[in-house]
Amino acid sequence: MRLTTKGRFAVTAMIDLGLRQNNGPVTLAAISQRQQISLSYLEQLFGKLRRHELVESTRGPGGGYTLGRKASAITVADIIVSVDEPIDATHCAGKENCLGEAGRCMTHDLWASLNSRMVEFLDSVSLQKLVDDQLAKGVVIENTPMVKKAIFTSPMIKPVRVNAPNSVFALGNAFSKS
Amino acid sequence: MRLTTKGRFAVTAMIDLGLRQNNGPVTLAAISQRQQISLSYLEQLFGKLRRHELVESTRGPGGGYTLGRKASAITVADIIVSVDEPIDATHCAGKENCLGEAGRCMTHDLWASLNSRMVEFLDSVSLQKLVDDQLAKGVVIENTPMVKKAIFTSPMIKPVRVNAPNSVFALGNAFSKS
DNA sequence: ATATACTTGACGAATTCAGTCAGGAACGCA
DNA sequence: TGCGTTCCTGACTGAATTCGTCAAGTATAT
Repeated sequence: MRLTTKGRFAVTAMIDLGLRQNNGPVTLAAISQRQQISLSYLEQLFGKLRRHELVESTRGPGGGYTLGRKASAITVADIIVSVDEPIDATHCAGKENCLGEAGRCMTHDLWASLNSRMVEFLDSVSLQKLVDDQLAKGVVIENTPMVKKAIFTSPMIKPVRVNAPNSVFALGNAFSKS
Repeated sequence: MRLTTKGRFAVTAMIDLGLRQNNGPVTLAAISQRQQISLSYLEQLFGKLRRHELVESTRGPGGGYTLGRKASAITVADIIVSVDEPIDATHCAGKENCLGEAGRCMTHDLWASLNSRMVEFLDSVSLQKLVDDQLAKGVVIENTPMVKKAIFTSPMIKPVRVNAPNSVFALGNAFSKS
């Protein structure tokens, strides 16, 4: 279980998707606009989510992404694992690396416990719950109109390939002090 | 709350210290040998631990480090926070950064919850417990004799400033899959 | 056809981490 | 006093990781 901004962005995007799952496929461009995440980055993220069957894609006009299964059957842990693929055999587990002269890996059990607590927690939160929380907060789901045929002729802002500003989340690596 | 190898090394070293707290000060050189952590790195770590009053130091010959208070009054969280000092105001907390058009920081509560679960857990484990676990495992506490006056004349291994081999723990960044 | 939208993979800049090094300061002992 | 031991500090570097971009596709609907 690793925790990076990738995971956070992915969860955010999935909530956005969950909020709109009734109105047909949602395009990444729309999510990009609403959540201020660079389109290119979303593409990368959703590639992984798709491979893990958490979302399904529909190509062509009117296409976009849909949840791969019911929001209640998707957990936060699912999302994070999909996106932050775990490096295998990290920290002492498999290898016999962790033996000092004072016994093997004195802290192994500790980290293992912590890890399982985290997974346990993240696995207990479903996407549906997060979506409900948002609805309870009174989020307005406007079907962001997404300029269809240009009405303005002038500087015409293309919503595609936005050179997004730097990440809104200033998150170094894992978590900061509570 | 951040989790890096620094934290892991620190906890390991503190256990080593805890196991020997009755025999007077323990030198970093000794810990370095037993736990295979480079001396330079330990110095860096213990500087922080000392500033946070988790350990006390005694200089000069016969000197070394001692626990700053009872092992039962030191928690794992204490150690980690001392060493991996939290960057202030990270992830959305203080700043109003986290507001997309769909409400502010849809995932804020989630990460905050996770974080407090982690802190809660790490705060529930005392150094004393970790020490007891080791004792239960039957760890032998030899007062590592630490070559006093050189008996061998030949290649004389100086235990100081060892160019330690790479970290024994192959830990990328935070935690791997369970 | 053509515009829309997804797909893939390589790439790069910036940050961060792990670990080192070198020089100092305090202390005990002879 | 002088010497060795031990802690103490801060600057430095090399490597890894991450975030995010770019560019060139492929599939689909109209």
